[in-house]
Amino acid sequence: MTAASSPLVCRFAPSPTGYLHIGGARTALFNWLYARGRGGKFLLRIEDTDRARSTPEATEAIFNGLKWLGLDWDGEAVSQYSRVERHRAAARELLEKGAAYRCYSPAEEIDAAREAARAEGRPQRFDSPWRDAKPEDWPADKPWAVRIRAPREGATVIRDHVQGEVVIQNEQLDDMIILRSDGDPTYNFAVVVDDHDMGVTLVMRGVDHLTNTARQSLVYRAMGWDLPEFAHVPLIHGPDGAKFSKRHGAPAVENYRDMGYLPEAMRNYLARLGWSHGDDEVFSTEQAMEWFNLESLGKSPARFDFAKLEDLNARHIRAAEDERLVEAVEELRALRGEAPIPAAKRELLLRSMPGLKERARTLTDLEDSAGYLLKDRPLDLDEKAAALLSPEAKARIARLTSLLQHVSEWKAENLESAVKDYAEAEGMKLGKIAQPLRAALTGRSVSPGVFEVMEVLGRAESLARLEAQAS
RNA sequence: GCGCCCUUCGUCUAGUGGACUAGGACACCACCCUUUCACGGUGGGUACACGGGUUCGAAUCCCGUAGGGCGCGCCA
Repeated sequence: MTAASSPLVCRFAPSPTGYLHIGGARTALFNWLYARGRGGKFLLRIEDTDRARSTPEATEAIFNGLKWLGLDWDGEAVSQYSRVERHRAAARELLEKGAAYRCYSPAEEIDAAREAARAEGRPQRFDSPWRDAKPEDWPADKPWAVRIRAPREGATVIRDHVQGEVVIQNEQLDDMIILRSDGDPTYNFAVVVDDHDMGVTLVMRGVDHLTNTARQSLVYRAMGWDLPEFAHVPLIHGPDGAKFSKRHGAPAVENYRDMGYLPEAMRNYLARLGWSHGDDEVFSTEQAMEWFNLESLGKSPARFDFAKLEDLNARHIRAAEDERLVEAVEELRALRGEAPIPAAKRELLLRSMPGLKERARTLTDLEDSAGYLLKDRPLDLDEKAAALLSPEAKARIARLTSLLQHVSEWKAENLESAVKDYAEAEGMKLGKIAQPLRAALTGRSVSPGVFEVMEVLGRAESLARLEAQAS
Protein backbone atom coordinates (compact mmCIF):
# COMPACT_ATOMS: atom_id res chain seq x y z
CA MET A 1 0.00 0.00 0.00
CA THR A 2 1.42 3.39 -0.92
CA ALA A 3 1.32 6.39 1.33
CA ALA A 4 -1.24 8.02 -0.91
CA SER A 5 -3.79 5.28 -0.61
CA SER A 6 -3.39 4.67 3.12
CA PRO A 7 -5.86 6.43 5.43
CA LEU A 8 -5.20 10.11 5.73
CA VAL A 9 -3.70 11.37 8.97
CA CYS A 10 -3.05 15.10 9.38
CA ARG A 11 -1.76 16.93 12.39
CA PHE A 12 -1.25 20.36 13.84
CA ALA A 13 1.87 20.73 15.95
CA PRO A 14 2.26 24.14 17.59
CA SER A 15 4.84 25.03 20.18
CA PRO A 16 3.35 26.37 23.40
CA THR A 17 5.47 29.48 23.64
CA GLY A 18 2.69 32.02 23.07
CA TYR A 19 -0.89 32.42 22.03
CA LEU A 20 -2.39 30.88 18.91
CA HIS A 21 -1.77 33.40 16.17
CA ILE A 22 -3.52 33.77 12.86
CA GLY A 23 -0.96 31.81 10.84
CA GLY A 24 -1.12 28.87 13.21
CA ALA A 25 -4.90 29.02 13.19
CA ARG A 26 -4.97 28.85 9.41
CA THR A 27 -2.53 25.95 9.32
CA ALA A 28 -4.72 24.13 11.81
CA LEU A 29 -7.81 24.95 9.76
CA PHE A 30 -6.30 23.65 6.53
CA ASN A 31 -5.29 20.40 8.17
CA TRP A 32 -8.66 20.05 9.83
CA LEU A 33 -10.60 20.78 6.65
CA TYR A 34 -8.53 18.34 4.69
CA ALA A 35 -8.81 15.54 7.23
CA ARG A 36 -12.49 16.07 7.98
CA GLY A 37 -13.41 16.39 4.34
CA ARG A 38 -11.77 13.12 3.47
CA GLY A 39 -12.59 10.92 6.40
CA GLY A 40 -9.07 11.24 7.76
CA LYS A 41 -7.75 11.94 11.21
CA PHE A 42 -6.71 15.30 12.60
CA LEU A 43 -4.23 15.00 15.45
CA LEU A 44 -2.86 17.61 17.81
CA ARG A 45 0.64 17.53 19.24
CA ILE A 46 2.15 20.12 21.51
CA GLU A 47 5.82 20.66 20.68
CA ASP A 48 7.08 21.36 24.14
CA THR A 49 10.61 20.01 24.02
CA ASP A 50 11.95 23.46 24.82
CA ARG A 51 11.38 23.21 28.55
CA ALA A 52 12.44 26.76 29.24
CA ARG A 53 10.01 28.45 26.87
CA SER A 54 7.00 26.16 26.97
CA THR A 55 4.25 27.12 29.37
CA PRO A 56 1.00 25.48 30.43
CA GLU A 57 -0.75 28.81 29.89
CA ALA A 58 0.28 28.83 26.25
CA THR A 59 -0.92 25.25 25.85
CA GLU A 60 -4.23 26.27 27.33
CA ALA A 61 -4.43 29.27 24.99
CA ILE A 62 -3.88 27.01 21.99
CA PHE A 63 -6.61 24.63 23.13
CA ASN A 64 -9.00 27.50 23.68
CA GLY A 65 -8.24 29.09 20.35
CA LEU A 66 -8.83 25.83 18.50
CA LYS A 67 -12.00 25.16 20.43
CA TRP A 68 -13.39 28.58 19.69
CA LEU A 69 -12.63 28.09 16.01
CA GLY A 70 -14.44 24.78 16.22
CA LEU A 71 -11.43 22.72 15.20
CA ASP A 72 -11.75 19.49 17.11
CA TRP A 73 -8.93 17.00 17.13
CA ASP A 74 -8.99 13.22 17.35
CA GLY A 75 -7.92 11.64 20.60
CA GLU A 76 -5.86 13.32 23.28
CA ALA A 77 -3.41 16.05 22.46
CA VAL A 78 0.08 14.58 22.61
CA SER A 79 2.77 16.29 24.63
CA GLN A 80 5.96 15.86 22.69
CA TYR A 81 8.06 16.02 25.81
CA SER A 82 6.17 13.11 27.33
CA ARG A 83 7.71 10.98 24.61
CA VAL A 84 11.26 11.96 25.46
CA GLU A 85 12.32 8.40 26.28
CA ARG A 86 11.19 7.24 22.89
CA HIS A 87 13.21 10.00 21.26
CA ARG A 88 16.29 9.07 23.24
CA ALA A 89 15.88 5.44 22.25
CA ALA A 90 15.61 6.40 18.59
CA ALA A 91 18.76 8.49 18.91
CA ARG A 92 20.56 5.54 20.49
CA GLU A 93 19.47 3.40 17.61
CA LEU A 94 21.03 5.84 15.17
CA LEU A 95 24.19 5.98 17.27
CA GLU A 96 24.50 2.23 17.21
CA LYS A 97 23.91 2.10 13.49
CA GLY A 98 26.59 4.68 12.99
CA ALA A 99 24.09 7.02 11.40
CA ALA A 100 24.72 9.49 14.20
CA TYR A 101 27.71 10.35 16.34
CA ARG A 102 28.78 12.01 19.55
CA CYS A 103 29.90 15.60 19.17
CA TYR A 104 31.94 17.18 21.93
CA SER A 105 32.35 20.60 20.32
CA PRO A 106 31.45 23.42 22.68
CA ALA A 107 29.07 26.19 21.62
CA GLU A 108 31.78 28.83 21.24
CA GLU A 109 33.64 26.70 18.77
CA ILE A 110 30.51 26.13 16.73
CA ASP A 111 29.62 29.80 16.65
CA ALA A 112 33.13 30.76 15.60
CA ALA A 113 33.14 28.23 12.78
CA ARG A 114 29.82 29.44 11.47
CA GLU A 115 30.87 33.03 11.57
CA ALA A 116 34.04 32.21 9.70
CA ALA A 117 32.09 30.33 7.03
CA ARG A 118 29.79 33.27 6.51
CA ALA A 119 32.70 35.69 6.33
CA GLU A 120 34.25 33.59 3.61
CA GLY A 121 31.02 33.46 1.64
CA ARG A 122 30.51 29.77 2.30
CA PRO A 123 27.23 28.29 3.52
CA GLN A 124 26.87 28.94 7.21
CA ARG A 125 27.53 25.41 8.29
CA PHE A 126 29.44 23.72 11.07
CA ASP A 127 31.49 20.65 10.31
CA SER A 128 32.09 18.80 13.54
CA PRO A 129 35.60 17.42 14.02
CA TRP A 130 34.02 14.51 15.89
CA ARG A 131 32.20 13.12 12.89
CA ASP A 132 34.71 10.35 12.39
CA ALA A 133 36.22 10.17 15.86
CA LYS A 134 36.82 6.75 17.36
CA PRO A 135 35.44 5.81 20.78
CA GLU A 136 38.97 5.82 22.20
CA ASP A 137 39.23 9.51 21.29
CA TRP A 138 36.15 10.49 23.29
CA PRO A 139 37.01 12.75 26.20
CA ALA A 140 36.11 11.27 29.56
CA ASP A 141 34.24 13.95 31.43
CA LYS A 142 32.92 16.24 28.77
CA PRO A 143 29.31 16.67 27.71
CA TRP A 144 28.34 15.59 24.23
CA ALA A 145 25.45 16.07 21.90
CA VAL A 146 24.31 13.64 19.25
CA ARG A 147 24.57 14.73 15.64
CA ILE A 148 23.14 12.96 12.64
CA ARG A 149 25.63 11.99 9.96
CA ALA A 150 24.36 13.90 6.93
CA PRO A 151 25.61 13.42 3.40
CA ARG A 152 28.13 16.10 2.43
CA GLU A 153 27.61 15.80 -1.27
CA GLY A 154 24.64 15.56 -3.55
CA ALA A 155 21.26 17.05 -2.95
CA THR A 156 18.09 16.36 -1.04
CA VAL A 157 14.87 16.64 -3.00
CA ILE A 158 11.65 17.61 -1.31
CA ARG A 159 8.47 16.71 -3.12
CA ASP A 160 5.87 19.11 -1.91
CA HIS A 161 2.22 19.50 -2.87
CA VAL A 162 2.48 23.26 -2.80
CA GLN A 163 6.10 24.07 -3.50
CA GLY A 164 6.68 21.41 -6.12
CA GLU A 165 10.09 19.79 -6.27
CA VAL A 166 12.55 21.72 -4.19
CA VAL A 167 16.19 20.76 -4.44
CA ILE A 168 18.43 21.59 -1.51
CA GLN A 169 22.15 21.01 -1.96
CA ASN A 170 23.46 18.94 0.92
CA GLU A 171 26.36 21.33 1.40
CA GLN A 172 23.77 23.78 2.75
CA LEU A 173 22.95 21.42 5.58
CA ASP A 174 25.16 20.53 8.47
CA ASP A 175 25.04 17.52 10.74
CA MET A 176 22.17 18.67 12.86
CA ILE A 177 21.98 17.89 16.52
CA ILE A 178 19.27 15.41 17.32
CA LEU A 179 19.95 15.05 21.04
CA ARG A 180 21.19 17.95 23.13
CA SER A 181 23.97 17.51 25.63
CA ASP A 182 21.34 17.44 28.39
CA GLY A 183 19.81 14.40 26.72
CA ASP A 184 16.71 16.11 25.41
CA PRO A 185 15.78 15.75 21.74
CA THR A 186 15.69 18.68 19.37
CA TYR A 187 12.61 19.67 17.43
CA ASN A 188 13.73 18.41 14.04
CA PHE A 189 14.35 14.99 15.45
CA ALA A 190 11.35 14.66 17.75
CA VAL A 191 9.02 15.77 14.97
CA VAL A 192 10.09 12.94 12.74
CA VAL A 193 9.87 10.28 15.41
CA ASP A 194 6.46 11.52 16.50
CA ASP A 195 5.01 11.97 13.03
CA HIS A 196 6.12 8.47 12.22
CA ASP A 197 4.84 6.91 15.43
CA MET A 198 1.53 8.74 15.14
CA GLY A 199 1.07 7.48 11.62
CA VAL A 200 0.97 10.92 10.07
CA THR A 201 0.62 10.66 6.29
CA LEU A 202 0.48 14.35 5.39
CA VAL A 203 2.53 17.08 6.99
CA MET A 204 0.98 20.45 6.18
CA ARG A 205 2.65 23.42 7.84
CA GLY A 206 4.10 26.87 7.19
CA VAL A 207 6.72 27.29 4.49
CA ASP A 208 9.14 28.47 7.15
CA HIS A 209 9.63 24.76 7.79
CA LEU A 210 10.67 23.98 4.24
CA THR A 211 14.39 23.63 4.83
CA ASN A 212 13.67 21.70 7.99
CA THR A 213 12.02 19.20 5.73
CA ALA A 214 15.34 18.50 4.07
CA ARG A 215 16.91 17.86 7.45
CA GLN A 216 13.96 15.81 8.58
CA SER A 217 13.99 13.64 5.51
CA LEU A 218 17.54 12.70 6.46
CA VAL A 219 16.18 11.39 9.73
CA TYR A 220 13.46 9.40 8.02
CA ARG A 221 16.08 7.85 5.80
CA ALA A 222 18.44 7.10 8.66
CA MET A 223 15.64 5.44 10.59
CA GLY A 224 14.57 3.49 7.53
CA TRP A 225 11.09 4.99 7.51
CA ASP A 226 8.86 6.08 4.63
CA LEU A 227 8.40 9.79 4.22
CA PRO A 228 4.97 11.32 4.67
CA GLU A 229 3.62 13.69 2.06
CA PHE A 230 4.35 17.36 2.50
CA ALA A 231 2.49 20.60 1.85
CA HIS A 232 4.18 23.83 2.85
CA VAL A 233 1.78 26.75 2.82
CA PRO A 234 2.87 30.37 2.46
CA LEU A 235 2.89 32.66 5.45
CA ILE A 236 0.35 35.34 6.33
CA HIS A 237 1.56 38.92 6.46
CA GLY A 238 0.11 41.89 8.26
CA PRO A 239 -1.97 44.53 6.47
CA ASP A 240 1.23 46.50 5.82
CA GLY A 241 2.93 43.55 4.16
CA ALA A 242 5.34 43.07 7.02
CA LYS A 243 5.42 40.14 9.32
CA PHE A 244 2.15 39.74 11.21
CA SER A 245 3.42 39.73 14.74
CA LYS A 246 2.10 40.92 18.04
CA ARG A 247 3.95 44.19 17.52
CA HIS A 248 2.15 44.74 14.24
CA GLY A 249 -1.20 44.40 15.89
CA ALA A 250 -1.66 40.71 15.26
CA PRO A 251 -4.18 39.60 17.81
CA ALA A 252 -4.50 36.16 19.31
CA VAL A 253 -7.26 34.08 17.81
CA GLU A 254 -9.32 34.57 20.95
CA ASN A 255 -9.20 38.32 20.48
CA TYR A 256 -11.24 37.93 17.31
CA ARG A 257 -13.94 36.39 19.43
CA ASP A 258 -13.79 39.39 21.75
CA MET A 259 -14.02 41.73 18.76
CA GLY A 260 -17.32 40.13 17.83
CA TYR A 261 -16.39 37.81 15.00
CA LEU A 262 -18.23 34.57 14.44
CA PRO A 263 -16.06 31.46 14.26
CA GLU A 264 -17.64 30.38 10.99
CA ALA A 265 -16.80 33.76 9.46
CA MET A 266 -13.26 33.39 10.67
CA ARG A 267 -13.03 29.93 9.13
CA ASN A 268 -14.44 31.24 5.88
CA TYR A 269 -11.99 34.12 5.77
CA LEU A 270 -8.96 32.07 6.75
CA ALA A 271 -9.79 29.37 4.23
CA ARG A 272 -9.73 31.96 1.44
CA LEU A 273 -6.34 33.25 2.47
CA GLY A 274 -3.94 31.33 0.28
CA TRP A 275 -6.52 28.94 -1.04
CA SER A 276 -9.37 29.43 -3.46
CA HIS A 277 -12.22 27.63 -5.09
CA GLY A 278 -12.91 29.55 -8.26
CA ASP A 279 -14.92 32.68 -7.55
CA ASP A 280 -16.49 31.33 -4.39
CA GLU A 281 -16.10 33.82 -1.57
CA VAL A 282 -18.82 33.10 0.94
CA PHE A 283 -19.27 29.50 1.93
CA SER A 284 -20.10 27.27 4.83
CA THR A 285 -17.65 25.11 6.71
CA GLU A 286 -19.29 22.04 5.20
CA GLN A 287 -18.60 23.35 1.73
CA ALA A 288 -15.03 24.20 2.69
CA MET A 289 -14.51 20.65 3.88
CA GLU A 290 -15.86 19.29 0.68
CA TRP A 291 -13.88 21.64 -1.54
CA PHE A 292 -10.58 22.00 0.21
CA ASN A 293 -7.72 20.54 -1.76
CA LEU A 294 -3.97 20.82 -1.95
CA GLU A 295 -3.90 21.71 -5.65
CA SER A 296 -5.63 25.06 -5.16
CA LEU A 297 -3.23 26.25 -2.50
CA GLY A 298 -1.25 29.29 -3.62
CA LYS A 299 2.47 29.83 -3.24
CA SER A 300 2.62 33.52 -2.50
CA PRO A 301 2.05 35.06 0.90
CA ALA A 302 -1.22 36.86 1.65
CA ARG A 303 -1.92 39.97 3.65
CA PHE A 304 -4.47 39.98 6.38
CA ASP A 305 -7.38 42.29 5.56
CA PHE A 306 -9.75 43.24 8.35
CA ALA A 307 -12.26 44.86 5.97
CA LYS A 308 -12.81 41.61 4.14
CA LEU A 309 -13.06 39.65 7.37
CA GLU A 310 -15.69 42.12 8.53
CA ASP A 311 -17.69 41.79 5.36
CA LEU A 312 -17.67 38.03 5.65
CA ASN A 313 -18.63 38.33 9.29
CA ALA A 314 -21.61 40.51 8.35
CA ARG A 315 -22.77 37.91 5.87
CA HIS A 316 -22.44 35.09 8.35
CA ILE A 317 -24.30 37.11 10.97
CA ARG A 318 -27.16 37.65 8.54
CA ALA A 319 -27.24 33.94 7.82
CA ALA A 320 -27.11 32.90 11.47
CA GLU A 321 -30.10 31.77 13.52
CA ASP A 322 -31.61 34.49 15.71
CA GLU A 323 -31.39 32.43 18.88
CA ARG A 324 -27.75 31.70 18.26
CA LEU A 325 -26.99 35.40 17.85
CA VAL A 326 -28.72 36.20 21.11
CA GLU A 327 -26.56 33.59 22.79
CA ALA A 328 -23.47 35.03 21.14
CA VAL A 329 -24.31 38.50 22.44
CA GLU A 330 -24.89 37.05 25.89
CA GLU A 331 -21.50 35.34 25.79
CA LEU A 332 -19.81 38.52 24.72
CA ARG A 333 -21.35 40.34 27.67
CA ALA A 334 -20.45 37.55 30.05
CA LEU A 335 -16.88 37.72 28.79
CA ARG A 336 -16.79 41.35 29.81
CA GLY A 337 -18.27 40.51 33.17
CA GLU A 338 -21.57 42.24 32.50
CA ALA A 339 -24.82 41.19 34.12
CA PRO A 340 -27.02 38.76 32.20
CA ILE A 341 -29.92 40.15 30.17
CA PRO A 342 -33.25 39.86 32.01
CA ALA A 343 -35.65 37.34 30.49
CA ALA A 344 -38.17 39.89 29.26
CA LYS A 345 -35.54 41.90 27.47
CA ARG A 346 -33.93 38.80 26.09
CA GLU A 347 -37.28 38.03 24.51
CA LEU A 348 -37.36 41.50 22.95
CA LEU A 349 -33.84 41.04 21.67
CA LEU A 350 -34.74 37.75 20.04
CA ARG A 351 -37.79 39.24 18.39
CA SER A 352 -35.91 42.20 17.02
CA MET A 353 -33.00 40.13 15.77
CA PRO A 354 -34.16 39.90 12.14
CA GLY A 355 -34.00 43.68 11.85
CA LEU A 356 -30.87 44.02 13.91
CA LYS A 357 -28.71 41.43 12.24
CA GLU A 358 -29.31 42.98 8.84
CA ARG A 359 -27.30 45.99 9.97
CA ALA A 360 -24.49 44.51 12.02
CA ARG A 361 -21.00 43.76 10.83
CA THR A 362 -19.83 42.34 14.13
CA LEU A 363 -21.50 40.99 17.25
CA THR A 364 -20.34 44.12 18.99
CA ASP A 365 -22.31 46.17 16.45
CA LEU A 366 -25.26 43.93 17.09
CA GLU A 367 -25.13 44.48 20.78
CA ASP A 368 -24.64 48.18 20.33
CA SER A 369 -27.62 48.58 18.04
CA ALA A 370 -29.72 46.53 20.44
CA GLY A 371 -28.96 49.08 23.12
CA TYR A 372 -32.34 50.79 22.78
CA LEU A 373 -34.08 47.55 23.67
CA LEU A 374 -32.00 46.79 26.66
CA LYS A 375 -32.09 50.24 28.20
CA ASP A 376 -34.75 51.51 30.58
CA ARG A 377 -36.86 54.62 30.39
CA PRO A 378 -36.16 57.48 30.30
CA LEU A 379 -33.87 56.91 27.35
CA ASP A 380 -30.80 59.04 27.09
CA LEU A 381 -30.62 60.60 23.64
CA ASP A 382 -27.49 60.81 21.58
CA GLU A 383 -26.61 64.12 19.99
CA LYS A 384 -28.28 63.52 16.66
CA ALA A 385 -31.42 62.15 18.25
CA ALA A 386 -31.67 65.18 20.50
CA ALA A 387 -31.34 67.47 17.49
CA LEU A 388 -34.17 65.66 15.72
CA LEU A 389 -36.51 66.32 18.60
CA SER A 390 -37.18 69.99 17.96
CA PRO A 391 -40.11 71.65 19.75
CA GLU A 392 -42.21 71.30 16.59
CA ALA A 393 -41.27 67.65 16.24
CA LYS A 394 -42.22 67.05 19.86
CA ALA A 395 -45.56 68.67 19.29
CA ARG A 396 -46.20 66.43 16.31
CA ILE A 397 -45.21 63.38 18.30
CA ALA A 398 -47.71 64.39 20.96
CA ARG A 399 -50.50 64.60 18.41
CA LEU A 400 -49.40 61.39 16.73
CA THR A 401 -49.23 59.57 20.03
CA SER A 402 -52.86 60.20 20.76
CA LEU A 403 -53.75 58.88 17.30
CA LEU A 404 -51.66 55.77 17.84
CA GLN A 405 -53.58 54.99 21.02
CA HIS A 406 -56.41 53.94 18.78
CA VAL A 407 -54.53 51.57 16.51
CA SER A 408 -56.48 48.36 16.86
CA GLU A 409 -53.79 45.75 16.39
CA TRP A 410 -50.23 46.83 17.28
CA LYS A 411 -48.55 45.60 14.14
CA ALA A 412 -45.99 47.23 11.90
CA GLU A 413 -48.22 47.57 8.85
CA ASN A 414 -51.07 49.10 10.87
CA LEU A 415 -48.69 51.50 12.52
CA GLU A 416 -47.17 52.43 9.21
CA SER A 417 -50.52 53.26 7.62
CA ALA A 418 -51.54 55.25 10.69
CA VAL A 419 -48.38 57.31 10.57
CA LYS A 420 -48.61 57.74 6.80
CA ASP A 421 -52.15 59.02 7.14
CA TYR A 422 -50.99 61.46 9.75
CA ALA A 423 -48.07 62.65 7.59
CA GLU A 424 -50.42 63.20 4.71
CA ALA A 425 -52.83 65.13 6.88
CA GLU A 426 -49.99 67.34 8.03
CA GLY A 427 -48.79 67.62 4.45
CA MET A 428 -45.34 66.33 5.28
CA LYS A 429 -42.98 63.74 3.95
CA LEU A 430 -42.85 60.53 5.93
CA GLY A 431 -39.20 61.04 6.77
CA LYS A 432 -39.98 64.25 8.62
CA ILE A 433 -42.16 62.28 10.98
CA ALA A 434 -40.29 59.00 11.08
CA GLN A 435 -36.95 60.42 12.11
CA PRO A 436 -38.15 62.19 15.27
CA LEU A 437 -40.19 59.10 16.01
CA ARG A 438 -37.08 56.99 15.80
CA ALA A 439 -35.24 59.40 18.05
CA ALA A 440 -37.96 59.24 20.69
CA LEU A 441 -38.28 55.47 20.45
CA THR A 442 -34.61 54.50 20.40
CA GLY A 443 -32.64 57.54 21.49
CA ARG A 444 -30.74 57.40 18.22
CA SER A 445 -30.90 58.56 14.65
CA VAL A 446 -30.14 55.09 13.34
CA SER A 447 -32.13 51.93 13.98
CA PRO A 448 -34.16 49.24 12.24
CA GLY A 449 -37.40 50.43 10.67
CA VAL A 450 -39.44 52.50 13.14
CA PHE A 451 -42.62 50.50 12.67
CA GLU A 452 -40.74 47.32 13.24
CA VAL A 453 -39.24 48.88 16.35
CA MET A 454 -42.68 49.80 17.63
CA GLU A 455 -44.02 46.34 17.03
CA VAL A 456 -41.14 44.72 18.89
CA LEU A 457 -41.36 47.18 21.76
CA GLY A 458 -45.10 46.62 22.07
CA ARG A 459 -47.92 49.07 22.57
CA ALA A 460 -47.33 50.01 26.18
CA GLU A 461 -43.59 50.57 25.96
CA SER A 462 -43.81 52.39 22.63
CA LEU A 463 -46.45 54.81 23.80
CA ALA A 464 -44.62 55.37 27.07
CA ARG A 465 -41.42 56.24 25.24
CA LEU A 466 -43.23 58.58 22.91
CA GLU A 467 -45.03 60.31 25.74
CA ALA A 468 -41.76 60.73 27.59
CA GLN A 469 -40.35 62.75 24.69
CA ALA A 470 -43.51 64.50 23.58
CA SER A 471 -43.54 67.23 26.16
C1' G B 1 26.92 36.21 3.03
C1' C B 2 24.87 31.30 1.20
C1' G B 3 20.38 28.88 -0.28
C1' C B 4 15.17 28.31 -1.37
C1' C B 5 10.56 30.59 -2.62
C1' C B 6 7.31 34.52 -4.30
C1' U B 7 5.55 38.87 -7.70
C1' U B 8 -2.22 39.84 -11.71
C1' C B 9 -6.52 45.99 -9.41
C1' G B 10 -5.18 49.27 -2.63
C1' U B 11 -6.29 43.88 -0.59
C1' C B 12 -7.80 38.47 -1.34
C1' U B 13 -7.85 36.03 -5.83
C1' A B 14 -9.59 33.60 -11.06
C1' G B 15 -6.50 32.63 -15.00
C1' U B 16 -2.19 26.74 -16.73
C1' G B 17 -0.22 29.62 -25.08
C1' G B 18 -5.47 31.92 -28.73
C1' A B 19 -12.52 32.26 -25.55
C1' C B 20 -8.43 38.41 -21.91
C1' U B 21 -11.28 44.69 -24.56
C1' A B 22 -7.66 40.33 -18.05
C1' G B 23 -13.10 37.86 -14.50
C1' G B 24 -14.97 37.81 -9.21
C1' A B 25 -14.91 39.56 -4.07
C1' C B 26 -13.61 43.37 -0.32
C1' A B 27 -12.53 48.50 -0.09
C1' C B 28 -13.40 53.30 -2.71
C1' C B 29 -16.62 56.82 -5.80
C1' A B 30 -21.41 58.01 -8.18
C1' C B 31 -26.43 56.98 -8.92
C1' C B 32 -31.06 54.15 -7.83
C1' C B 33 -34.19 52.07 -3.90
C1' U B 34 -35.61 54.45 0.81
C1' U B 35 -38.51 56.62 7.30
C1' U B 36 -32.48 56.52 9.20
C1' C B 37 -28.57 53.04 8.82
C1' A B 38 -27.77 48.78 6.50
C1' C B 39 -29.28 45.33 2.63
C1' G B 40 -30.08 45.19 -2.53
C1' G B 41 -29.42 47.11 -7.64
C1' U B 42 -26.68 49.85 -11.57
C1' G B 43 -22.33 52.11 -13.17
C1' G B 44 -17.06 53.74 -12.50
C1' G B 45 -11.65 53.92 -11.83
C1' U B 46 -7.45 51.14 -10.73
C1' A B 47 -3.64 45.26 -12.05
C1' C B 48 -0.47 40.95 -15.40
C1' A B 49 6.97 44.25 -11.28
C1' C B 50 10.70 45.45 -15.28
C1' G B 51 13.81 43.96 -19.55
C1' G B 52 14.98 40.45 -23.06
C1' G B 53 13.80 36.03 -25.68
C1' U B 54 10.66 31.52 -27.69
C1' U B 55 6.07 31.59 -30.74
C1' C B 56 1.79 33.20 -36.05
C1' G B 57 0.22 34.43 -30.96
C1' A B 58 2.28 35.09 -23.85
C1' A B 59 -0.53 37.16 -17.74
C1' U B 60 0.45 32.02 -19.04
C1' C B 61 6.99 29.00 -21.42
C1' C B 62 12.62 30.38 -20.92
C1' C B 63 16.59 33.79 -19.22
C1' G B 64 18.04 38.08 -16.62
C1' U B 65 17.07 42.37 -13.33
C1' A B 66 14.51 44.57 -9.36
C1' G B 67 11.55 44.16 -5.07
C1' G B 68 9.65 41.02 -1.15
C1' G B 69 9.47 36.61 2.01
C1' C B 70 11.65 32.44 4.41
C1' G B 71 15.68 29.41 6.10
C1' C B 72 20.83 28.96 7.61
C1' G B 73 20.28 27.41 16.70
C1' C B 74 22.29 22.11 21.74
C1' C B 75 14.42 27.49 19.29
C1' A B 76 10.24 25.47 17.47
